[in-house]
Amino acid sequence: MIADARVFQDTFLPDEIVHRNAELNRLSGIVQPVLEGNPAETACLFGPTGVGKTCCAQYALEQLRETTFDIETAYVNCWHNYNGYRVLYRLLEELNRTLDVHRQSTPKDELYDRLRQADTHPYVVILDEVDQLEDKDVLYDLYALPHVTMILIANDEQDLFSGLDDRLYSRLRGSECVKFDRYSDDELVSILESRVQRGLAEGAITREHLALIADAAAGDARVAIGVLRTAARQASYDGATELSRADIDAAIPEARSELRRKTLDQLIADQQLLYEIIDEHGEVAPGTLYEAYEHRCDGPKSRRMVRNYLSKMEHYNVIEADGEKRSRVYRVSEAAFGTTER
DNA sequence: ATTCCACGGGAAAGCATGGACC
DNA sequence: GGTCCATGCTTTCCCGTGGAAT
Repeated sequence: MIADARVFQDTFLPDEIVHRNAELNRLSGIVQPVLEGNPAETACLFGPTGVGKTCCAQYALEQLRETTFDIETAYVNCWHNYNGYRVLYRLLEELNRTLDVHRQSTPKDELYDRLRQADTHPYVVILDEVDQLEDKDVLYDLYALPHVTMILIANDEQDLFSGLDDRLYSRLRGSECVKFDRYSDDELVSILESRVQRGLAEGAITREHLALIADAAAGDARVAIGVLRTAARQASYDGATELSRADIDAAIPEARSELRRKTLDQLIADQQLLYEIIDEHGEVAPGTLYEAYEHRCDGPKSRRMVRNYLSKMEHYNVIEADGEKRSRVYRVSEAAFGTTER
């Protein structure tokens, strides 16, 4: 029943972008000057998860590469590369300039110098989830390189700009912003249809069932495709030739928990334990939380370190903190896993 | 109204790591 | 092998804050 499983992967880049023509044209226009050897404005893409920001950015770079050889591009996810050093390292890595750079023993300045010297071609870089970056100063450094063009991706404009110091803010304020809205159900259905066409055998799923998935996904294409993938996988295990209503009904919560698990897997053990405790309590005060953590942990970290973990988890939208100082409570964030929408 | 103190978060110091250099 | 050095992670110290206790 599955003709091509790749089209259901999160990393899959389709040949054609559906329902994002306006945004894509806008973005292509912003980076266009690069083709004439001129510096382009920094582009900022904003919008909730699963609305095609990353997809459009990568597609736009793909288009550039089709036009000319004389351009370098890179994709950096700032969730994984969360400080200036790692971002610079990744950018050099994409240029194959890290041969004699040894991790941790080469100062950041030298990485930056190398990047500055690598200016034979324009370098267009995507910095995804840029709000996860700890020290935003690296954006300022990159901004100062005339051959580097940045495409910044973040969920929320306020979130990104509020954490910046003045000099960076004044520069990025002038950048070109492209906002992405949630997909409508109809748009989601046609996105799914284009994947189904390539990924599943003819007649494996009806349009009604796709509408069901779209409805459950609440405008998030990543969730929608995840549900489709989960349902198709199950139906395929069962040896069925088409997806049943039951497959889809089961896939909706399962895809959600898969998403949750993937997010939690990215946390370190201490953070996972903290999450577990918070989840069990529903709502928990900082003192109680630490005591429970201390009790259940082999080598508990200090209170201060736990505060670092918690604020990072809050930043990741895995947990929420409500209230200030002594009246603060922590709870798990449902919004991050698409359960509170609608 | 005043004091108390749990909390968050900044700064600095300590520790571990791993390559460079001798 | 030993020493040096930069970095990331962790702890220690500290201070301002605002809700709770008095």
